[in-house]
Formats: sequence, structure tokens, C-alpha cells
Amino acid sequence: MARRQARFTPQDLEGDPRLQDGSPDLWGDELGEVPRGLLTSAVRCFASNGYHATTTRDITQGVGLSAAALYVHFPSKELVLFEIVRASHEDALAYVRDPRIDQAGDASERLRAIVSRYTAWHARHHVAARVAQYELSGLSAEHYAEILELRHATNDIFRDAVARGVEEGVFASVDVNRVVRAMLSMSIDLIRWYRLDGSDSPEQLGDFYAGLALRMLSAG
Amino acid sequence: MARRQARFTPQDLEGDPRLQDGSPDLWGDELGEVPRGLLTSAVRCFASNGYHATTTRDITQGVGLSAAALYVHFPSKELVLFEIVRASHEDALAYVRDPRIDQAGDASERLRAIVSRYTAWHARHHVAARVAQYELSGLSAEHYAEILELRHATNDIFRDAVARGVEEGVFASVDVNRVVRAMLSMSIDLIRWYRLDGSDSPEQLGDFYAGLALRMLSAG
Amino acid sequence: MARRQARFTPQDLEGDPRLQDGSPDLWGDELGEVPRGLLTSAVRCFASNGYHATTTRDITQGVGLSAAALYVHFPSKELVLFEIVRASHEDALAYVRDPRIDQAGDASERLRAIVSRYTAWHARHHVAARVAQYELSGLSAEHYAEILELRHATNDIFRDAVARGVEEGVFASVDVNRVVRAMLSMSIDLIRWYRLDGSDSPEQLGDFYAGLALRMLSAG
Amino acid sequence: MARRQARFTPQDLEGDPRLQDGSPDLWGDELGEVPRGLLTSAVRCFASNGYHATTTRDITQGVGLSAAALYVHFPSKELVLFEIVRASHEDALAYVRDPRIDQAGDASERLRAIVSRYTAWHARHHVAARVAQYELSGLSAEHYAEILELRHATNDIFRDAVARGVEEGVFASVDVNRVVRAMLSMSIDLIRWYRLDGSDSPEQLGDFYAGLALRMLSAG
DNA sequence: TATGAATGAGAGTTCATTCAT
DNA sequence: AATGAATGAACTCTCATTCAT
Repeated sequence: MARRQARFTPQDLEGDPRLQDGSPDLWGDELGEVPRGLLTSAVRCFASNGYHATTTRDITQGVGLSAAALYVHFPSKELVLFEIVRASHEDALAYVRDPRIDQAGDASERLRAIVSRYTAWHARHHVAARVAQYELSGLSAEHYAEILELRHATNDIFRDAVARGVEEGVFASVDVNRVVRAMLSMSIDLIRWYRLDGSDSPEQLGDFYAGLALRMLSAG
Repeated sequence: MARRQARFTPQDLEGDPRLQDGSPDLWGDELGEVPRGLLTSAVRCFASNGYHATTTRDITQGVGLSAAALYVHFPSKELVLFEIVRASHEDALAYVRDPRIDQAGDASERLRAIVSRYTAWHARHHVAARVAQYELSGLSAEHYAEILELRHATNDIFRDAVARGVEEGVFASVDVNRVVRAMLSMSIDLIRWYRLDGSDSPEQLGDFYAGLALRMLSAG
Repeated sequence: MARRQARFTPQDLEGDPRLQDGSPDLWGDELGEVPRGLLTSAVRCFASNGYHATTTRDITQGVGLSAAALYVHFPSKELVLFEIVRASHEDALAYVRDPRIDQAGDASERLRAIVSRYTAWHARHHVAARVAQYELSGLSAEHYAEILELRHATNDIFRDAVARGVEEGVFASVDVNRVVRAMLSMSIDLIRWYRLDGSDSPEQLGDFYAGLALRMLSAG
Repeated sequence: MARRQARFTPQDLEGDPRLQDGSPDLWGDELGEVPRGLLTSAVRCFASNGYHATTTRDITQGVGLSAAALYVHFPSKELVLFEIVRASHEDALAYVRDPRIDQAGDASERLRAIVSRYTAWHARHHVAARVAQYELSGLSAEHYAEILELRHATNDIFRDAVARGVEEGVFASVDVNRVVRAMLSMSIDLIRWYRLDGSDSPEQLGDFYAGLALRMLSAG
């Protein structure tokens, strides 16, 4: 069997600024240190090699434990994936649902905040986001359904923001669904190429994409 | 081992308009019928379940052959993947490199043609494109490098079109790299959600995205 | 791995009269309450699922302790098995070796007593007996040898009783070994189907089987 | 881990007369040679070590194949067990259901034939029978239910034969259920100790046990 | 005394690939 | 050209056992 090429080993990211730039991980203190380490290792492995090409051994090697140790903290590999995907979606959703956005000025300001934050979230968490966006086929049907709901909630926030601007006459009279899809695509697809050590910080990229989004909606 | 959920079977796409709408497949007549059938089946499987979760048996079942039959026509599963990814990238590249575009009118018209064709290509071939964009980690290092070159060539076409427009003063004075990335993201990311049986035809969506691209570049 | 079906959990026997009918367990007061509880739980698990299909966790769950607790009281799972098998064999042997039997009347009375007591013992302790008879392959070679000796001692008691009756002319002139095996089989095999809540009490069944045994030996 | 003692290896039975005395195996010619060999090896392993203590590697080693080869011929280890248990029960049932028995003379002759054949079957097939009788806990719930039906059918044959003899006044007026259980126990339990190289042939033992059975039913 | 965490050594099963036919 | 059988190398997950606390 010649199944693998270029297997990722956790060392590959050692010293890599991508996960060591102070970006907080997605799991608060309620989680022990070992499970948090396992999730972090799993995020890196899944993002680099894909869920199916990652073995439980790969994940545990990243924290210096035996393969069996994974099962002390998680009931299955699939649940490790689910935890990552769920936490990512919830964190991103919370980040664009921030109540302060809603009170912010006019439709343009609101949309600017949403696009810029959603973009910045994906840039900052682009490793986890790759798992959350591209490894869904590893989930069980039930878990997949749970994730779909979170996605719909996020999409709705964009849709509302655009629709309200159109109603208020601030934005051009566009096809809301089509425009929203384009915006989401810009913000999400960047995880395919973004590097934290590149020229743009997450916030800079967020500002830039927010500007593009508003141009898409400019009358004229 | 409980590795799989919801395994895709080729019948799932039976009667699905997504691959039966007259869209030409990516392989001309130089290929025999059986290898073409295997590639088509592999495209569906890889797109639905991912390269690593697809077995050689899955692929061959799609054309009613035994697993061993794959090796009569291809030297390995990885080469099946490579063939799909390569053909997709080459076809998409050829589609936006069409010499008629270059002779076409001004910078706006050229960019409109490029964006609209690139978008339409991804919409029409969204199943194969999913493989070409998201399954690259299954490739060997050498094959991966080959693909990267094709991507660069495609990106350069966008970059040239935008840069020339900026130079000519037709477009606003934007950060070319950032804008090009945003355009590519829109055109590519649609493969995550596009359905041929949806409300937009590939060409309609292409036109719409071309319009958005031009707005991004409008002085203003 | 799909190794287990229908795993037995200790609750399955909760309320089950089979082990709660006042039948004394096989371990006197010299044993602490926790080790006695562990042995009782192990008996139930081994009898229901077999030694190899029972995990240390299964055993300890039956008394609400962690798996590690087993090792506070026993040096290994195999020794738990040995203790059960040994105690069962010794208890059964003691029960048919009762000195009062030997002083009892004639050969018929003695055999009647032996068969009826051996049968009743297996009926009353049919759960433990299942372990003692059918899980011997879980024992180490040394422990297995120890058990064999106890079995021989038991068989000898039957053999003596029959042989003496034949010599005395009270029984027909049978092939002692063959008849003894048949008697032992009746008394032991009942553990495959006996239920304490069935229609026969251990003593009733003992009496009945003693009658059958005597008929086997009746001249005629 | 010190899980195993004295692991059985197929060589242990090499030269062992128990399975090499010309006793036909339970699978006719419809089965290929390899699957038959695997079943034979599995019977020996399961009988010696128990289902759960036998690995797929143990089974395949017995026929000189790799562990994976098992799955070319059987979908799972459990189905190998089921096939053995099912074939044994069906063969034994067919052996005592022989229509010639029913036409045979009086109740005594019929019962004699049934007991003697059932006993002889277990003696001749005592290795397979050990699996069929003592490894049922390895079966899935569905397969276990299927086996129970075959057991009931067998028991009914005994019950009918005894009941008819009682009705006809040929046998003493006994408790049919209790007597039948005792007869079955004698015939089945012999698998715990019988050796084909012992002093009794299967048929001799069958005759002897049939004699005991009739004595159990003798008036007076 | 009791345990949560950890692990080495498997276990059953899968799979890409080979090969004789 | 096609395949059934075979297999080496994994893979996910389990388990008896240890040990620091």
C-alpha cells in the first residue's frame, strides 16, 4: 500500500507563526490542558492532511502521548473533529453576532462591522477554519446537521444586514442572496491562502474586504 | 473500526442533473470509454466523500467493474486523482486564456470576460472543481507542484487584466493582489454551494460576478 | 471493531431472584465486604458473558467502583476467576463429602444422598457453577491443574458409591465409569438451563435426579 | 498485559485423532476448499480457547493464510461462529429427525433410536458441538434467536417420543419435561469429556445411553 | 483504600495493490 | 480486458494493568 505521501508531522508547524501569534485557541479554561493540547494538535493535523488522512497516532504524537491516550479524553476521533468544527462555527457566529454591532450607526456601518469581523475571524483562525469548512464530510449525519444550523444562523446575519440596507435605500437594489453569497465566499475562501505572517493582519484584511463589500452595494 | 458514515454510492447521483446536463466531461475522445467512465465515477466519489474516504472499489462500482479493473487503466489511485485535478486546472485555464478575450475591447470588457468565464467554468464543473480545489493534499509532492504552476498561470491572467486596467486609468487605483484574490475567491468558493438545478445558470452567475468585480474596481 | 453484542451490565440481574434468594455466597466472613462484592459481580459477568468478554470495568461497575479498584483487592483478573472456580469446586466437593452421608444406611441411600446433594448444589449455585464448569480455559495452566484435582476427588466419590453398591450386589452389574459419567452429566448440565424461579427447587430436582440415578442401577 | 495463557495454536491438534478419524465435516461440497478449511480451523480454535480468546489470525494461521484472507470468505468473525453453530444444530437436528425413525416399531424403539443417534452425533462431532453449545454468547442477538429455534425443534422431538410412550403405556408415567431434560443433559454434556480415541465409539456410547434412557422410563 | 490518567500490546477490520487465470 | 483471491500494512479502538496522588 502506498497510501500516504508527505505525511504531516506535528513538528512541521513547530516555530510556525501561524498558531503561535497569540491567537487565543477556541477552548476556554473549562477544558483541561491535555484535551486542549489534543484539540490543538488535531486542528493542525486535520488542516494539513485532512481528517481521513490523519491518524489518532498523529494527533497524540503532537502532544507526546500514546495513541490510546486520545480515548481517555475523547470517545472517538469523529468527536474530536466535531468539537473542532462546532467550536469554530460557534466562535465565528458569536464574533459577528456581537450586540454592539447592532447598535452601531447606519446600515453601512453595520455591514462594514460584520464583514470585517467575519473576515478577520477567518484570517486569525484560518487553520481551524479550514477544518470547519472543508472536513465536514468526516462528520456523522447528526453532527453534520447540527453544524448546518450554525451556518444558517451566520448566513442570516449577513442577509439581514444587506436586506435592511437595501430597504433603507442605503444600498443599491441588489439581489440579496447572490450578493451575500459572494461576500461570504470572499471571507471564507481566504483560508485557502491566508498566512498570518503575510503582509496583511486579520484586521487589515477585514477592513479591505468590508470596503469591497460596500462597493458591491454602492448605487450606480 | 467505525470509519465511515453515510458512504456515497454512485447511484446517489443517478438522475441528478448536476452531471447530466450536457456539460462536456473533461476528457476528449482520445480516452477509451471505460477509463472515461472510471474518471467520471472517481470525480463523483472524490467530490462527495473526499479522496481518502473513497476506495478503489467505490470508484469501480460506479461503472460496474471489480476493484482490480482500475489497475488495468490507471497505475494507481493517486494518478486517477492527479488526472482529474490536472485536467480540471488545464481546462479552466484554457477557458480564461481564450485568445479572443485578449483582442476584445477595453480593460473592462476583458476583465468582464475573464471573471465571467472563470465563474461559469466553476459553476458548470463544480463537482470536478471541488476535487481540483479541495483534494490537493492527496497528491504526491511532484504532482502537487505541477498543479501549483497551473494555478499561478491562472492567477497571472487575472492579475494582468486588473493591472492593465489600473495602468490605463480605467480602474481605480487598487491593491492589485488583494483585489485579485477576492475575485478568485468569489469564483472558486461557489463550488461549495452551487447546484446546476438552482436558479442561476453558470453563465448568469458569471455575468453577475463579473459585475461585482467591476464594481470593486470602480473609481469611487 | 465490533466485538461485542448485547453486553451484560450488572443491572440486568437486579431484582433477578437467581442470586437473591438467600443462597449463601461462597465466601465466608473472612473476606471483606468489597472483595466479596467484586467476586459476586464477577460471577454474574463471567456467567453471562464469559471470562474473556468481561472487562475489569464490567466487574467493578457492579459494585460502583473504578476499574483500578479491582487491583486493590486482587492481583489480576485471572485470579478473580481462579478464586471463583476454586471456591465453587471446593464447596461442591465439601457438600457431597459430608461425613454424615458415609454413615448413612445402605448403598442406595448413600448414592441417593450424593446425587441429590450434588444436583441441588449445582441448581442452587447454577450461576457460579457455570463459571466453574465452562470458563476453565481462562485459567493459567497451574490453576487449571489445581482444579482438575478437585474434580477428580468429586468423581471418585461418585465412583466409590456406585462401585460399592455393585460389589454389594445392591446395584446391577454396570460399567461403573460409564454410569458415573452419565450421572455427573445430568447433575452438571442442568446449569445450562436451570432457573431458581422455575418450578423445581434445588432439593426437588436433587430428589428427582437421585431417583433417575437409582433406576439406572436397578437390576432388570 | 498478561491476557493469554497457553494460547492454542493449530499445531496442537496436528496428529490429534479427534478431527482426523474420518468424521465428515459439516459442510458439503457447495463450499469451496478454502472456506471449509477456515471453518475447520475456527472450530478447533473456538473449541479449545473459546470464541473471544480466538483471534482472526489464529483461525487463518490454521490454513496458512494471512488474517485478511478471512474477510475474502466471511464478512466477520461473528459470522464464522454463526455458521459453525448453525450448521451443527441443523446437522444434529436432521440426524434425529430421520424419517426412518418414525416408522420404526414401538415407542421404546423410537426413543432408543433418537437417544442413541443424538448421543452418537455429539460424540462424533464433539469438537464442533462444544462450540455450538458453549459459545452462544458470542452470537449477535438475531443469530442467537435463530439458534434457539433449532434447539426447541430438537427438544420437541425428544418430548414427543417420551410423551407418546407414556400415553401408550409403554413408559412409566413420568414428568416428561424433567425426564427429557435429563436425557438431553446426558447426551450433550459428554462433549465436555469425550475423546474419539477413548474406549467407546460414538455408536457404542449412543447404545449405552439409550439403555439408560429406557431404564429411566421403565415402570417400577 | 480508591482513582483518573496513561499505555503497550493487541483486536477486528479495511484497503490499495498484485497476480494467476 | 477483467477478476477473484490474496496480502502487508495500516487503522480505530479496547483492555488489563500500573502508578502518582
